[in-house]
Amino acid sequence: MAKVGIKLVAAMAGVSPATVSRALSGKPVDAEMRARVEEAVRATGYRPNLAARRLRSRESGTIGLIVADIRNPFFTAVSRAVEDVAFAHGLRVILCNTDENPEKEAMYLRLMEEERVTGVIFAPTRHTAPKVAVSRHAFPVVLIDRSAPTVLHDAVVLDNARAAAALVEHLHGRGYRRIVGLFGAASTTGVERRGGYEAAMRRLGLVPAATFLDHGGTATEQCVADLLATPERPEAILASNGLMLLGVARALLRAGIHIPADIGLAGFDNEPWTELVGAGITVMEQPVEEIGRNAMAMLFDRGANPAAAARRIVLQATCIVRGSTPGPGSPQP
Amino acid sequence: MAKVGIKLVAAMAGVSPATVSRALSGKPVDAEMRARVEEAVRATGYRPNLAARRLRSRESGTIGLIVADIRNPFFTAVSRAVEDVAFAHGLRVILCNTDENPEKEAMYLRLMEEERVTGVIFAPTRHTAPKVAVSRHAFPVVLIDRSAPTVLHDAVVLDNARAAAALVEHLHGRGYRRIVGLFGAASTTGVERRGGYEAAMRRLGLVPAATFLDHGGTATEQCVADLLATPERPEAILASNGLMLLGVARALLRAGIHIPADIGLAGFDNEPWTELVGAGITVMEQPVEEIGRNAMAMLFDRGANPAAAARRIVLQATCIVRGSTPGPGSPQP
DNA sequence: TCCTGACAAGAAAACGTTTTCTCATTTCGA
DNA sequence: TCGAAATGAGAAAACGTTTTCTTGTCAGGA
Repeated sequence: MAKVGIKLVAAMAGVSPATVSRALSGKPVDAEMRARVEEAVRATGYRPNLAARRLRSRESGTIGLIVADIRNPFFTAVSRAVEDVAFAHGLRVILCNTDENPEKEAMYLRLMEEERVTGVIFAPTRHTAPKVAVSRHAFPVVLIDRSAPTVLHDAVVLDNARAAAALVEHLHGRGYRRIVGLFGAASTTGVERRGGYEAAMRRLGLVPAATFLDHGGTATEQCVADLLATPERPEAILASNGLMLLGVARALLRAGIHIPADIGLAGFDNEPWTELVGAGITVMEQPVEEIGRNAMAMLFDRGANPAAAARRIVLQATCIVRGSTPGPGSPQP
Repeated sequence: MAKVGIKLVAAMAGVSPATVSRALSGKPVDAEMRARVEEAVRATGYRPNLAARRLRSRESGTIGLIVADIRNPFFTAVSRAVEDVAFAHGLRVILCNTDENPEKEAMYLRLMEEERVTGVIFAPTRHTAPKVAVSRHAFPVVLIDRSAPTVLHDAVVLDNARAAAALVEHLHGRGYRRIVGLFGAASTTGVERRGGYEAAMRRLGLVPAATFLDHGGTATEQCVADLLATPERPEAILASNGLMLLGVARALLRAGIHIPADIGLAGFDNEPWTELVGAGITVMEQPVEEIGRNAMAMLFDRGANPAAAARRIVLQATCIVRGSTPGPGSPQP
């Protein structure tokens, strides 16, 4: 059985390879010839070779999605939105997990260049964010979630400072005073949220007590254990992302500390489970699908208009108040 | 600035393109020439064009991962394991979400053929599983999670019937009798778990009461609401995957039914949050990383030995008993 | 009627690599 | 010392498409 390529199809349909190509890509072709081509394609089970197509046409129809860890529910949700939009436009998505590791980031970016991708959606580590901000690539890059100020790349981010401040204000309004903040060390997001937290604390006459935590591992649980051992136990804890929030909740459980009777808890990312633990956990909800969709839209815009000035879309989080922050000394339900 | 390709590098290094190719792919090349090539690569910022490389060498270095929904934590975890192994072997991963939609499945499989992928890891819908079982492809396929019995493809699955039975036995042992099972309609997994559930129920002299639920939407919550309205409210509910378990927990919360005081709850997938709601939820834990790693290993084995008989790896789940199943009428903590 | 422009189809070039083929040089054994 | 085998490098073919270039036909205007 001869290899089935465009030439075989062409021979079978009695036309030239060029005509097959045109027929398959919807260019004007005589109706009868088109029918013959389609018949031949069906008969042979022909599948165009995307590598050859890409080589010649010089477009990959592929985008890269580079995130820290797909298991972080924030990235899971974003990636799903990205994949949906890509699918609708006939694009493939290559998924890359960096584990906040700059070397993996660099190697994946290099890979994207070799793939000649149409574009990349990228959540850089804090460590590499400044370098990324000034790095030029052969493809458009849209930064998500994390981004140093940059005039080179588009970005869609959250108003992190404001979101953190909103959470502090909520806690303050409920009567909490000793509010400890836990922030991710690996992302600019963590830094910005910490900034918002500290500013809001000071504005309200409170003393900030922020800690940066490493990504992964048991850092969060260890830190919470330490906090609980201090003489002046915090009245409330603020966790700056969904993974940390989970870690804090777990650590409190281990320590036998009850939410909200013994301590208040609030965090980021409205994951489904936050509704379920205890009387629910107060969270700032990020518009995850919107972030993904916006990022894809920016990628397309950029492709259409490479010279335009970089844009930055800043989205707002929504505060969802639940039972974990009733105020210190609230009567038990 | 001339386009930087292998020819430019070759000219700059004073060697032939073939030598550059050999030097870059680690084939034996004179040390000094190799050094010159590397220097030229550095100077030009040369990036090999993967499309051209794939076209000529006839291997894509890419695998496809086709799952129902990356937001399902089971698939999230599997995909992460898959990506890790792929990365370690220098392979790219294309991620595909089918939403249990056979048309999307078919189109993604066609896409994989066009990509000439090295292999595909695939969790087919129940509806397509029988067709998949007899479908031949140009690439090896490893089925995960779901699989009709097939002699064509390798598969790594859970011992679903046994896992469901184990859960029933646990509930029975704790004194529950009216145990309702909720199963996913879209997957063979759901069917197998239901089988295990019903067999175990009968064996123990109980009356099975199984319901198949559609994927997505609010089917789960609606169903639970209906169940609670029946005259003989179930003593315990068994949910056959993590998403359903979440739906059940949410529905119970909405209805003001307390776990475990008013009802027992157990399910599949040891997601982090299951430890946190109430006194923890009893679950069957699937070895998710192992599933991903095994699937990749089978893909490699198959590549090395295409003619070998198809294998089927059946993994066991682990029962993790928590506070949600103390037995009916247990004293409250 | 003839010329021009529009259009569709075929022929051939091009995309950027890897691989095969060929040749020259070196190495080893007899 | 000579011939054979082994080695490494260059030339050229090949991978399977799309695109450009060319040619031919047909329609419409002068």
